[in-house]
Order: sequence, then C-alpha cells, then structure tokens
Amino acid sequence: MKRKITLKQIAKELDVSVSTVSKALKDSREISIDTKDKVKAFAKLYNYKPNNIALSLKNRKTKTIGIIIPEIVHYFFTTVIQGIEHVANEKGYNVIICLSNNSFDKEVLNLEFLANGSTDGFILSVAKETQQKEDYHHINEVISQGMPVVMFDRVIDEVICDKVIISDKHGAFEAVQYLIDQSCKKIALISTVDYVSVGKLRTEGYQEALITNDIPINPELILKIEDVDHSEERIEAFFSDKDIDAVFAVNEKFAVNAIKALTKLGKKIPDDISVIGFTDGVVSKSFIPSLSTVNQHGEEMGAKAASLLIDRLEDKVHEQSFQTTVLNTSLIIRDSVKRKTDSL
Amino acid sequence: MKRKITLKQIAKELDVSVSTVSKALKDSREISIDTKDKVKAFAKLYNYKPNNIALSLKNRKTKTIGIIIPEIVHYFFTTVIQGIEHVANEKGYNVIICLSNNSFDKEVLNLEFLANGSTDGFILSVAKETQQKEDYHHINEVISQGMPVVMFDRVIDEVICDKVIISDKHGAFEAVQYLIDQSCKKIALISTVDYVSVGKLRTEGYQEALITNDIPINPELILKIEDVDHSEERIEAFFSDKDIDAVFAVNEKFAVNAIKALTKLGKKIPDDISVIGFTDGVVSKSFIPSLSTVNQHGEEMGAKAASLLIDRLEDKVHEQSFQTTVLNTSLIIRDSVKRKTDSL
DNA sequence: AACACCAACTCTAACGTTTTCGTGTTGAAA
DNA sequence: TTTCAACACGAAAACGTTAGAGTTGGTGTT
Repeated sequence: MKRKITLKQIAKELDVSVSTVSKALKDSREISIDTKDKVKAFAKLYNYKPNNIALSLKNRKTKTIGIIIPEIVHYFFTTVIQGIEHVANEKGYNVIICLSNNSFDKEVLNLEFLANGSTDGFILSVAKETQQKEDYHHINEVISQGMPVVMFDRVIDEVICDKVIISDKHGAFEAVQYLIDQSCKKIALISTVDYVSVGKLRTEGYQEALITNDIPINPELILKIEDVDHSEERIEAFFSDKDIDAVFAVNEKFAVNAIKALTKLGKKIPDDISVIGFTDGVVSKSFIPSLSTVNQHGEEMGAKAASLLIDRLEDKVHEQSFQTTVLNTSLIIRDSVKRKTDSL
Repeated sequence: MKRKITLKQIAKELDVSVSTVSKALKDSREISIDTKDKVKAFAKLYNYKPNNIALSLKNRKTKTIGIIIPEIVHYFFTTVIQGIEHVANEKGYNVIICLSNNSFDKEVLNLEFLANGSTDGFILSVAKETQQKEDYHHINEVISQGMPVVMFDRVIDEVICDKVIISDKHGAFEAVQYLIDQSCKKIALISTVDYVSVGKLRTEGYQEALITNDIPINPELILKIEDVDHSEERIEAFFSDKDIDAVFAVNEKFAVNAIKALTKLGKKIPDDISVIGFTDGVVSKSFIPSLSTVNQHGEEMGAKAASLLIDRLEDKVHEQSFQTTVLNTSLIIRDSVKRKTDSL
C-alpha cells in the first residue's frame, strides 16, 4: 500500500524545500529548468496529485456544489441533477448530493453540515415539510454567511436568492386550454394539497384556463390528494360518481392512476375521456396509451441553476440583485388525448 | 454578511488562546468551569461550528463516501443511492455522487479527483465502456493507495475488493423456470450484448433453466441488443416471424417494448404470450398489464455496500479477505404472466 | 574593491483545527 | 520556608498547500 505522495515527501527525496517543489510543479520561473525537470519527473513517477482538502483549506473554496433535494427516486429530480452535474463538471466543480427525504430536520442538518466548509454554494429544492412549516431560517442562515444559494422547482418567495422555476401556472393553463380546444368541457383536476407550491400554481393555471373560456369552476371536479401513497383508491372513489370528459393531473402518478381508475370504471382513454399529466417521465412515454404531459425540462433547469450559482461563486454577477429564471414548459401530446381532428 | 466564526476569532474576543477555546468546547477538564461556560456561551451565540475541511485535513479523513455510477436517470441506481445514503447518514458519513455517464474517461477523472483527499472510500458500479475496455488500472490505483472500494451490480472479477451483487443468473433462472412451470415452452430472450456482465449472467440463467427442463436452446429466440435507444424497432422486427409463448427480458425497458411490439402484432398479453422483465421500476408497477419482474432490491444493495465500506473504513474488518455479498432477487408476479391456475 | 543585481533557491505565514508538552500560579504538606 | 502536586492555561507542531518575503552566491559594472 503506497499512500499518496505529498510535496513534503518529494522535497525530502530530492533534497530541496517544499516551496521549491510547489513552484517547480507550477512552472514558476523562480526555479531553474534543471530543478523543474527533476521535480516534474519525480512527481510524475510517483503520480503526485495535490490534495484537494489542503487546497480547499488554503483557498477557502472547495469547488464543490451542494445539492439538496427532497428525494432521488424521482425522475424529474434525477434529470435536474444530470443538468447540474453536466454544467458543474464542465466548469471544474464537483457535486455533493444530500437528500432531505422531505423532512425539515434532515434538510436543516444537511444544510448546516455542508455549510461548514464542505461546499461553496447550494442548489436546492425544499422539502414538503419545510414548505408546510414555513420555517426558512436555515436557508437564510447560510445565505447570510455569504454562501450563494439557488433554489429550483419548489422555491420560497420569502427567501431572497436566485431561483429557477418553470411556469407551472402557464404550463397547466396551456394543458387545460388544449383540452378545451379539443372540445372538452367537463375537466377534472387531480392536484396536491395547497402548501406544495407547485400544486397550488398548477391548480391556478387550471382555474384560469376555465375562467378564460367561460367555463364555471366546479369544486366537485377538483380532487386534492394529501396522502400520495394511497392516491389510487382516492382517485378511484373520486371518479365513481363524476361525469367528465377530461382529466388534468398535476403529476405523472396521478395521471396514470386516473387512467387506471377510469379504465376500471369502463371508460375508454382517450375516446371517452382525455388525460394530460405533468412531468414527462419514463412512465409517460411507455404507458399505453402513452401519456400527454407538460414537459418540465428538468435537465435544462439543472443546467441553468448550476450556471447561475457558478456565476455568483466566481463573482461574475456584481449586483446584489437576484434573478428568477422562468423556464417554459412544453406540451407533449401523445395518445391519451382525443384530438379534435381525430373525430373527423 | 457575517462570515462563519472560527476558533481564532473566539479566542481573540475572549482574550484566551485558541487551544483553550478548543479544549473548552470539547469539555476538557484542563479548563476551569468558568472559562468553559464563557466560551460555550460565546460559541453558541455566534453559532460556532467547526470547519469540516480543517477537520478533514487534520484527521486525514473526510467522513465522506464517493459514489460513482454510470447514470442517475435510472430507477435502479437511485434506489441504490437511497440505500447508501440512508446507512451513510446514520453512521455520520456524507455522500458525494459522480456520474460517469458510461464513459471510461469520465470514470477515471472522477475517481482520480475524489481520491485526492475528497473521500475516504468508494462505492461504484463501473461504466459500460470500462467493462468493454477491460481497463481497471484506475480502480486498482485507488485501492493500492489504501482507499477501500466496494463495487456493486456491475462488478469486475479481476478487481480485488468487497462486492455486492444480486444473483443475476439465479434470478433469471427462477423467472424462466416460473414461465416453464406455467407450461411455456417457446421462451424468447431479449438481452444486452455480452460485455455487460449482468446481461451475460442473465442470459446464462435463461439457458440453464431451459437445459434443466430439457428444452433445447434455440439461438433464433435470443435477441441481443447493442443500441438501447433503438430497441423498440429491433424488438418489433425480431418478433415478426417468431412463434413463441413467453418472453424473458433482461430489463424493464426491453420488457415494455416487447409487450408493445407483441400487442402491435396482434398478440394478447398474457393470454397469448407471457412476459417477465428484470428490475422492478416505476414502469413495471403502473404498466397495463402490470409487469412481472425480478426484483433487484436496490435499496438493500446500497445499504449493504455502505455498511461494508464503513466497516472497512473504521477497521472493523481486520482481515485482508474481501467478501462478495450475493443478494437474493425475488420474483414478483403480476398481470403480464398467464398462470397455470388461471386456465383451470 | 565596492557595489548592485540577478538567478535560484529557502523561510515563513496562512487556511482552521486538535493535541502534546510546557509553564506559571496556587495551596498545602513537610 | 521549602517542595511539590494540582490546576489552568498557552505555545507549538501537525495535516498539505501556496505566495510573498527573505537569503544566498555569483556575475557584472564602475
């Protein structure tokens, strides 16, 4: 077992000082060609690589970005990570990922831990519990310590920092508008409880689309699900006595469960009822019928978040002003929607 | 902007030495109660937290585990990460995730980078390209530097370290045996090319099951797919002229595409043809018909890998001997298989 | 011969922490 | 009064690195 070699060991071997070695390796012209060659050869031979930790301590920067997300077993988040990772690596940054598991306490711990020198800045999407509690002291704390923070997807208006979001409201609006354009009139909504910001916004988009088209909002057609794990039963029960011709669901799971429930009730998708979901995941593509969705462009979101953060870290943004980037969604129409032209 | 406070600053404020502050905070009995109280109060007030980087440098350990995986937008890997994260956090370790994107070069870079002080050890699943190249010098390099490595899923026999795998062969065997038990005789296999170790092993399991049951192996019924992205067309073409009563696919995507292709060809699943896939992902559960699969227990795998690694890091394993943990798969039978009893 | 100057180094401090060893003050036993 | 332990604290080194400020010894100028 040959431990990693250090400058000190090289210096000792070659009988020069540590600083000579350091400078030689950095091609400083304080050092003679001879010595440089000797040092470089030796370093190469022993595969010398500077110790990151020591560099971090010295430079007071780690070249590492901390990502804190609610969960990782989730297609959207993984695409965001992919986007972050790509940009970060390109610019010489590394990525530490921590999961909050939607727990406020774990989010606080992660943030505190990573803030103690491990990372230069954060990209985060807050836990459900945090949104519920409305306690953001931990985020404000790290910001006040001078660490840049970029929030994405589930952002907090009260926290002042850069943000990247999609136009949830507009995406939902477009989806519902599309359904209306296909002559749907009785459109049900399956959403989450309101403290989840995205759920709320998508609900607003749904409502706005109805209002714009002079369709009255019928609260009977709106289902808000608290317990995601048992959504299937809830949705099934919900549909049993409803007369509808379309469903807009705020996520993929709800959309799939809606189709399942409706199929059970003897409805044909898309002939009897059209369905559009949110988030374009693996399931949407492969499901039969393939699911129409609002694409969130997770990778783009991650890339944007990463470059915002890195710009701050490298002081490319001089101002104190923070920006909120709103990414456009795009509607992907697949087989779960009955198109108007289909009936021609 | 109040920067994080350091021992030195506390010492200066309270007019004592740095060592006194350090000792006071650690409740050393070298320090008087009075001083301790004073220091602790001050530290609390200014929310002092020791700097991880400095600690890492001093202790020569980072309490961080490096995970290197081929891709993150992949259900199985996210479950493994989940398992690792859980165990690691419980034991006070943090997790850095790097993606190789199945590229050999990126895997090497990641490994080199993280090995220079950033992590204490690695958990990794090698890139496809690495398996193809059969070049493992980078992994052996970090091992020889004294960093423990645990490989999972896609492991390399030639690299000597702890490993966690599932019984790919046996899982495949069981699945195919199950199909045979349901009276299937003409079972097709959709696999990957052989240099992907898991594809090879699952193929072997398939073959062994046939042999055990005196069913001749028909190469015509075996499809090996190189280009995963265009698997759908390949599978469709493959099935067009085959007479079969069951399909075993080595992953979820192939299984889904098989069902789609067969449906297109007018076959009914499971009535005409039964299908079993590998990996129990989101798609399997929600697909219609829901997919029978071999469950890989990713979370368990991650948990096991993490505890193996941490045991090594904390010298709980004295021996030089490395172990390979083989986790059992379990067969999940859902609607995509026609059961024998169904026909009664 | 005195001086300046340059090349080619070495020394030192610094990043934030812990730990070993040293040291001055007290109070009590001899 | 001397001696010595106990107490409470400080100094310094160490982890690995870098950058700026010294330090040599030799050459060239006048």
